[in-house]
Amino acid sequence: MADSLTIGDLGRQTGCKVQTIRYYEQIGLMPQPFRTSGNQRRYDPTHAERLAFIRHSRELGFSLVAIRQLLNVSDDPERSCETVDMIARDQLQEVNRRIKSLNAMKSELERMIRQCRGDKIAECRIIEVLSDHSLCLTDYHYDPADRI
Amino acid sequence: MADSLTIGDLGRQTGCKVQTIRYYEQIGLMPQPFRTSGNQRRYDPTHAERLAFIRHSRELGFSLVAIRQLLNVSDDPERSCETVDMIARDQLQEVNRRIKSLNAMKSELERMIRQCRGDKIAECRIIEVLSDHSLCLTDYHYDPADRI
DNA sequence: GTACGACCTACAGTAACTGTAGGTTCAAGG
DNA sequence: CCTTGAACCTACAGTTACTGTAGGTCGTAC
Repeated sequence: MADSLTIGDLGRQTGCKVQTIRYYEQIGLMPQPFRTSGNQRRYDPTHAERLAFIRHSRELGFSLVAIRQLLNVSDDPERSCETVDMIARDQLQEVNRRIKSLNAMKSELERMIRQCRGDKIAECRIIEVLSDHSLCLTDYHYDPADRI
Repeated sequence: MADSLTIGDLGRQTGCKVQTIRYYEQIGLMPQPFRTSGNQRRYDPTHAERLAFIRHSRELGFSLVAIRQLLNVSDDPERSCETVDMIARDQLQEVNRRIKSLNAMKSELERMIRQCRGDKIAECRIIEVLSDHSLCLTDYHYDPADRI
């Protein structure tokens, strides 16, 4: 077939690992493609488009749940794009939150490293600061969801 | 016992969930504490210190693997703090990398949202941009480890 | 003595993949 | 036509750092 792609082709085209494509199919994010008589997947350009959408959204930090919504909504061209706008704004907020949190970490790490002058653990400021939050400038509100 | 803490006390003191403390014990990050005859954990101030160290390090984004190293090294006051310094510098680099990546996301999301003027999906710039990476200003190099 | 919150273990679930084992298919070269 | 080897297949375990649940026990205040 002229424009049918193997899963490997599709992966190369979209910069997505083969296992990941199969995973997306498994969770219903990618539709089941045509199969050869030998049970191998063959994709057409609409699949490539959809996967590109998914990957690009992932690059922008959208969760798979959000992407699923975006895909559902985008299937209906007549629908209002309010939902899409909201999902995007939520994502932007989340990104801003993370940037803020990372910037706090950055300052504290820099300060810690700058202060390390001793060569023995006993006088190491890094260990000292890590042991005692009160030596910190910033007051974090740690969210385990910020799994870094 | 005067200064012995229940696991709940310890959790309140350090802002750490009870399950998380048990988890840290399970993976050997926290030592096994004394147990009452009824098999309940009782902690002393050295435990509280160690847990504070772990939590503060987590707030700064260190992985549990890195924290384990930091704890090992910090047990020997005569040892050079070269290792500690290196772990901290690596962490700073990682934080900087993530900030950069998030800033790229931020600009792209803002641009996308700014351009959304239509009210129907058919003319929604957000969906359009998500569908087509070439409409992007930035060229991402997506790392799945940046699980956002 | 009883009530009730805090504790206990063990295990399953989370996100978004990634890796492995063990087997099959496809296309090119001889 | 046959072989070879890369690419494919399924199924399942593992990753990180927890979080949640079920089902039962302990400790203490009244």
